[in-house]
Amino acid sequence: MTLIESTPVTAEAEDICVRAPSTHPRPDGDDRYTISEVAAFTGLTAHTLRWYERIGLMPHVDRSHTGQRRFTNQDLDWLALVGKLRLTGMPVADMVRYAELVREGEHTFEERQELLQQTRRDVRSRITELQDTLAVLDHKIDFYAGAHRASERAS
Amino acid sequence: MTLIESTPVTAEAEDICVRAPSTHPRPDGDDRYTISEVAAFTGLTAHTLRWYERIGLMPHVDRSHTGQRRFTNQDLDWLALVGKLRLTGMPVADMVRYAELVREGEHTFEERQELLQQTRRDVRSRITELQDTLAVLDHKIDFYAGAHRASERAS
DNA sequence: TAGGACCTTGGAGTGCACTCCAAGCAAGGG
DNA sequence: CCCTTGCTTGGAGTGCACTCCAAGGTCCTA
Repeated sequence: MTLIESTPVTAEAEDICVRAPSTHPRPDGDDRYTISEVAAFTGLTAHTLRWYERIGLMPHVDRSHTGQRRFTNQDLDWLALVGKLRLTGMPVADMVRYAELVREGEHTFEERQELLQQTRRDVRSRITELQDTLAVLDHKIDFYAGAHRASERAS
Repeated sequence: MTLIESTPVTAEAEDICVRAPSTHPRPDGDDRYTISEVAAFTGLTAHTLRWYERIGLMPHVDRSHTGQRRFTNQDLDWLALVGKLRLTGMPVADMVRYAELVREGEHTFEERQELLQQTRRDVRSRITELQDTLAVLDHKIDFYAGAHRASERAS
């Protein structure tokens, strides 16, 4: 299977996942996780996973014949991406917006790219802010270290 | 006035301020700012400034003869530090703890230093997280860019 | 000395992101 | 069959960090 003439399968997967070195708890094919398994893998609570689904932050999650959620590896990948976006401080509403764009299909590629580029700019300036703050912290820590040495000399 | 035998004045100032290149709106001596001036300088609202004082995040703020707040350059410096700490995501309760230590005097230098060192560690790992996230964002942005080029070739 | 902008307080309200609850259904072991 | 554990739902509750309100006092300029 080559990827020369078009990229439909790759695109579908890429829509959703982070394309990490595929380190899933179970191989594709018998990837049907219960909510508590996913909670254990992701560090989110079952409450939060249900809430994510309710607000539209998850693609529709598969159900067992009795109505219980069965998450897939793709769901795990999506949650990994959501986790990354959450780390950036992106509001949940914006993540929902991104999820909507994914659901709407490939014609939203451009808007998705723009959203991620904006996020990227936000993350970069956040990093700069934190580095500035680090300098202030270092300065004050040095001051306390100096004061400590001075009081030792005095005694 | 030399600083050889001890460091009381410097220490007092350093307790509070960020020791920036002293770029205050007014020179020391006639630094008596109203709450709305401070709001304008810091970007905080007057509400927030009053709230900071109520919860103990400000050293006692001076008052005019009629009871209105008059902030000093030192207050501005303290607010600059608080602003930096806030950027790190430090909870307000922890900042209040730090403010208490400052009020308690020099015998808390060590605990203050530890608190800042912990914060520093937090900031460093936060920066690392954000850099990882940046890599993920770049990867996905590249994907969308590639898809865009592919669709142009196809048309 | 009048008017408008600004200040004061305690307490209540807001928005976000969860977090939990009650009541009930379902699956597996002894 | 019972018991425990886990899952379901809508809706209510929590904690944080503000944010605003009402009612009244103050400051400045004309």
